[in-house]
Amino acid sequence: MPVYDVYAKNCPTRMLLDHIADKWTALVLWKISGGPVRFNQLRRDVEGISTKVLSQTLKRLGRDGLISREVFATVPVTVEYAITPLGQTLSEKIEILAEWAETNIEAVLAAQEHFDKAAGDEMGATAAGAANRRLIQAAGMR
Amino acid sequence: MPVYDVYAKNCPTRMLLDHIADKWTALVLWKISGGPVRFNQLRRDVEGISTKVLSQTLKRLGRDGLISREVFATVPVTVEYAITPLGQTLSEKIEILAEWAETNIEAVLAAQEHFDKAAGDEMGATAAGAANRRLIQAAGMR
DNA sequence: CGGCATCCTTATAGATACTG
DNA sequence: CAGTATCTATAAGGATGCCG
Repeated sequence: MPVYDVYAKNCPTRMLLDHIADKWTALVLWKISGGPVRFNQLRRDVEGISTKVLSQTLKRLGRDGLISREVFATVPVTVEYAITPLGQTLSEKIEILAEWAETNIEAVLAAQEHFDKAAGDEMGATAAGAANRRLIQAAGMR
Repeated sequence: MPVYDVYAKNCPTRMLLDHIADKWTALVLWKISGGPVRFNQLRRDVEGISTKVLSQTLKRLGRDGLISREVFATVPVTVEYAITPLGQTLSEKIEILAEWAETNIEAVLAAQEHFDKAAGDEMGATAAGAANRRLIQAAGMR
């Protein structure tokens, strides 16, 4: 068994992390983990996703064994996506991330405000210079 | 306190999730959480990242209050990036994700193989099949 | 309804060169 | 060393239309 290292460019774990650390993938998988969902339902629920991107995302998730796809012979046809046991274990980790986001959003927004204010204070108005100052100011964070 | 919903397009939590669910951000933050690191050290450690992307990522992390930046007046100058308490809480969640990846990579690779075999059987050499095969090969570790 | 195909517009990444 | 600036290649994303 090879030694896996997410920092190694060609390591499968790195690629897997790249997959799941995708803005759409996380949202879609998490939504499906809440119970079987149909395509257009997902499209409505995950705001801003296009049919194309949703389709691609579902394919990748299915291919990775994280979700299943069941077709019902209704008219018109109905397709349900459901979480697999493997996918369930991942969605739990993603939920932790989402919870972190909800819990700490205030702190992050406050940091951004502080950061932007500090950058604006000692700055003229050139965009190029702004980028420079911003970095310098980052030192005083926290 | 507003009601946050990561599925809502304009919700701050959704934006935050989009930030941290970035392939480079997660890796960089996690690496920094291991102890203060210098710019070029990060560049070497996180394989495949360019100076430009690393620079952007560090800026964003600093702005979000997740990392700090300290400049030492050595010759040549030395800059150290360190995790903040807030960033530390996030990196712990990211670590959980990374651990999941390492733990379940075998299962995912197996699922992919099964998937591609089934798909290959019925689609021969279509573009979709080719794309799948490409991914699988890319994931192959030496 | 559940998609895929197509076209087209942006982001984003990578490579390279250069500076304090 | 620690970045910035710029240009280019490529991919991601959005809009639309069609079909089983």
